[in-house]
Amino acid sequence: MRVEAKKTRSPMSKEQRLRRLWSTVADIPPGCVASYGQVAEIAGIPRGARQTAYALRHAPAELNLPWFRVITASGKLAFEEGTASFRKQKKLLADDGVVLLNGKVNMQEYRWEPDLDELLWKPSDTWDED
DNA sequence: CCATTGACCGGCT
DNA sequence: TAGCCGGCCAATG
Repeated sequence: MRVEAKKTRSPMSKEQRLRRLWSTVADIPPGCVASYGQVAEIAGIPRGARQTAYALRHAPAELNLPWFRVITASGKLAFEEGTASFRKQKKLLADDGVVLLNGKVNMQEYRWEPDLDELLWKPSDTWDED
């Protein structure tokens, strides 16, 4: 039968999506950065860049996520330059050894490229569950 | 249910 | 290289 190449809107619950996005962000190693779209993709949510943004905006502070390692695909910070958030993120990245040149991070150099081991490691307690 | 919003993205001037 | 622009998609009003 014809298989209808329909765009599958995420079948998972909102809570589940948030947990997977948060978990993925938590896995970004120091000294690296990942784009919103990349985080979503790894979390299993294709074309979900904006969901990553939503997830970060609503992340509980106690998770202590390395939110500052998530930047736009072009290498710029998502916050408008000059804002407090922008400055905070820039500093945290600097502490990580990641610097901005001409307002952007060199993605070629700092982009996180997780290998399979890294992705499969997953403590499994940060992944779903209820 | 329709419209707007947003810590986005990629192709095309 | 830098913008502009349409597309994207869950959340909100």
